[in-house]
Amino acid sequence: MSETTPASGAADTATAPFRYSAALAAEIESRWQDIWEKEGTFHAPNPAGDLADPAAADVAAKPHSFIMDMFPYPSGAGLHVGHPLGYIATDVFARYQRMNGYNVLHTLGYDSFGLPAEQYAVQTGTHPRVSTEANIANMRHQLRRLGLGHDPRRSIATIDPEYYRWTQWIFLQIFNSWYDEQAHRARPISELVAAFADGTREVPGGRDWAALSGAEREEVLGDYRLAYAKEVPVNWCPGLGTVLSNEEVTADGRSERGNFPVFKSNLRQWMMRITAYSDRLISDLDLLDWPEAIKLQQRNWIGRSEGARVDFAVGERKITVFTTRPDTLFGATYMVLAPEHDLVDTVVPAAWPEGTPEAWTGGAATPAEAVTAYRAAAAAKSDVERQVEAKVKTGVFTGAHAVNPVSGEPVPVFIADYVLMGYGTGAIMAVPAHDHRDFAFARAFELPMRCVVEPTDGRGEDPAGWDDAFDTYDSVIVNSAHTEGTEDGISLNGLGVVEAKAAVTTWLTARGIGEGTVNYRLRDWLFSRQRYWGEPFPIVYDEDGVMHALPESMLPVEVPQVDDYSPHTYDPFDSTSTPKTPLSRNEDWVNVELDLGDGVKTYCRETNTMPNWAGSCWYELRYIDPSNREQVVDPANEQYWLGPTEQKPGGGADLYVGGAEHAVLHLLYARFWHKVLHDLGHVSSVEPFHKLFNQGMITADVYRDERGFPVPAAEIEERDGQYFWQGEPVKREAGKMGKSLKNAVAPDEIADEYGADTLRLYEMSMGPLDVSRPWDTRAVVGSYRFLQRLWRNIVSETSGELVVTDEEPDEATLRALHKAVDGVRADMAGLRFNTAVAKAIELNNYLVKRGSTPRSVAEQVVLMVAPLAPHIAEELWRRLGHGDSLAHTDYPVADPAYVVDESVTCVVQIKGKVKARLEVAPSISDAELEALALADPAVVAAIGGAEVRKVIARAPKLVNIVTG
RNA sequence: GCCCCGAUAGCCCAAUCGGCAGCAGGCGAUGGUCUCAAACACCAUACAGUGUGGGUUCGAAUCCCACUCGGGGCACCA
Repeated sequence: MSETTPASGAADTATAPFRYSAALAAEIESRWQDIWEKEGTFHAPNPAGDLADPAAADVAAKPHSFIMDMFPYPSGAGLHVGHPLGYIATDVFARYQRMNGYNVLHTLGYDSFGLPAEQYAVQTGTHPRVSTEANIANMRHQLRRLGLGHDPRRSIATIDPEYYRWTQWIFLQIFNSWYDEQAHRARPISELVAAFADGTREVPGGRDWAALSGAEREEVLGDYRLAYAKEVPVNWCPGLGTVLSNEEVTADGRSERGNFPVFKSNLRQWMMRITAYSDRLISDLDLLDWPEAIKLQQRNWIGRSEGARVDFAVGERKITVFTTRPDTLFGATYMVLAPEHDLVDTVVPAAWPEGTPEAWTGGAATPAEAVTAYRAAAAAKSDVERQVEAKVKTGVFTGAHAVNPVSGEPVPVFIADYVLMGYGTGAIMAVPAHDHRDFAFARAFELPMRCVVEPTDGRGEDPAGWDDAFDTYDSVIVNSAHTEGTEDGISLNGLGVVEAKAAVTTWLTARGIGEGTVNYRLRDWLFSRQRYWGEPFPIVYDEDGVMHALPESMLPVEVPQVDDYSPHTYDPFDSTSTPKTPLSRNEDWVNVELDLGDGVKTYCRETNTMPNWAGSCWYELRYIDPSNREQVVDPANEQYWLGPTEQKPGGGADLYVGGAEHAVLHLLYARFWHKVLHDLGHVSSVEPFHKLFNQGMITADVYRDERGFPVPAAEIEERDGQYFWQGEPVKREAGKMGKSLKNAVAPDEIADEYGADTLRLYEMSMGPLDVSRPWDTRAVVGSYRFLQRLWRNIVSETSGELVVTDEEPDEATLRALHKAVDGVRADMAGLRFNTAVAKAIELNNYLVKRGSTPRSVAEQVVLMVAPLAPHIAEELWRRLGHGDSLAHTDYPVADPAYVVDESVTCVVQIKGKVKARLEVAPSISDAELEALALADPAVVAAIGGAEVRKVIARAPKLVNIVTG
């Protein structure tokens, strides 16, 4: 073997020809990967369908474990060592579960529609399918080297027509349903149509269903469907040439991908009525074993707030506001409408009321002019400008006054852009004394304030002298009474905030001018994109423009060939541009002759495509039944793998590992789809993912030259704590690993130098799985040395013969073994692989020191490390004389008798300082221990005749004596 | 501005319920064995008192309060 690597050592072949070298590791690893593949070692049988295994015993009776990684996007750049961290972790856990008798479903598919392939296609002319499939092949190859125990039969890709036919099918399910608020679930739209037709449900507007045209009916149903097309204000991103969902836009009004400006634009787009599920998406979080931080992010994103709707009369009309603080209604001294609010035009009078302050008019001669000018100015502002100017409140008086419903006092009505049209009713009652934003506005426009919540910080009840609003919940209401004692009178004075809210809400409800209500921050999900490389919608339009869903039999609607894949992008700042879809360029595809029941007619296809979240919204279901042509998933298989159990009341995959960056987007969308499918009876589970685990990132040092540009990290020289690149000093900092920072390390490099088992072990031992940690290539050798020592304890480096002995292990060795097994089991179950590795190393080091390894111990050690370093374990297992793969062999079980020590060291403290140590039995009682400690000569000497005030005994480890 | 998470040797990290801070583990450093020499491998040694300041307790890395630094989320959501 002439090929050597630095780690294997040039002379190894001479001095230690059978050492565990990189070359030997490579040979073992590729051999076992072939065996696993050939024997289908990781095939998980289903209870039913074509992945059922007739030879397997009753599968449904076997405990199952469905382990998932977040769907990867196969990048053209290839993997770096940060990518497989989670895949290795799930593989270790999956192998551990398999050795505990579970039927383990673990596979990996590819989320492969999306922007990068399209951009690459535009640059190179390569069809996205070609480049995407090449990337998938490359990633599969890279991952195969790591020895991941995936079931290859279940590895799907979202771009496969056989996959996306079901994505389109699910879209049709959602399109053909509505949300029944009474039943709290989705129902088929046909049931709504039937209710409209037979009169059990009134058609909105009181019309007769039978008399409506097809287009009119479709318009009515559009307000109910869970997927609907509508002209809505959307996030239009000219730089990307597409619209974006709210979740894809950053706080400063830019696209998450590409960082282009985003503009509000009214466009006809596809939406998903995710808001119908707001409450269930919040409450069902309680069923899940997820990190609290992620649950919190989802709750915040949905943003449920309880409050009240209150009507304010303006002449003959009324303005409805939403408030979370109806208790402060007496403090409402003015109102604000969003500039785009419909009622603005109708309330504006012809002239300014007498005595209108100059500052309120914006310098305009009439209210109508002022409103028009302010609206124009507000509309011209980008979100970024709005953000920056958020501190300075702007607005203009409409000339109208409304009546405060509790006090009867007139309050001026303003428009201002600090009130958002998209939240609540687009109108607020302003309570400047108790809201920071209203306070700032009131100060700018010299509006009156009234204190109605008693300040608890000694500032007094006159807001004139305040620096800011007082907004606590923890106080009582004051100055809030009107015509008390009369029939219509009300007083909130002296009530706590919570009681006052209830009291005023009851009062408003009784008079029909308000009611308790709940508002959400969450908006409906914008579901269409103007892209080429995505799932086409299974929707066509007839010559009257009426929408028709394609029947199931016409699926999949395949992505057509076009001359040019590029989206029509614009100057990123051109807010007046409008989207053009790539699919519309192929007229042969757009115009089709179909028979949808009324004979063959000409239709034209929907040319938007679905966002790339679509494919990842339901892939867990397809992993279960990847080749089912009849159903999205066989209920028997879904029930088995995902169905609710006592441990997971909502059902879902047993473990889902991935990055925290998907906290709201993917996880919220996937939960929503799953719930719709549940409501329609297609799945038994309520939630897709029961246990979620966020793995940390692998970071790496970034080196920057004088100009601040990253230089290749691999070429850095270190001298005396300084870093140099090509002789020039450079600065070091921590950063994300990746191509752009020139610090990526490929898993292949590490596997070449040490073997995949070493890489797996190192990644698992770097630290807890959920925290980010820096990559250190130099440290990898530690894991390699461990595997060498493990090998050497079992196989002779000089002869290649087994060196295990046939002796019976002594008690100390058994204790070391069983303690390690006990600890490693607990760590594996808790996904604490770093400490599991440490315990395995500790045991192995013990065996090195011992000088020889009894065969029975060697076997247990091999099984113990098998999930972490499966190739070397399989090889040693075979050399130890076993014919079969150890993948399904029972994991070692600790004997409790050997887990506890025969004696433990008890420390005796005097006032917290250690003064003596005692060897005692683990079962010793507190009293015995106390007596023993007080009798110890060293302790007696240390007390030195001082008074013993107190003795704390914590058997068997500690006694603390407090002297006076 | 608000919310969440974190801080232990030169570095990555351990430390069940508050109970001896490290023979959990690893990297690196130093010395040694092996070698003609080196690399590999092996053996041995040293290095912190837990970000800062207070508090609770017989006892605090662990609980509480304030602050500093780092990471993440939200941000005119009424």
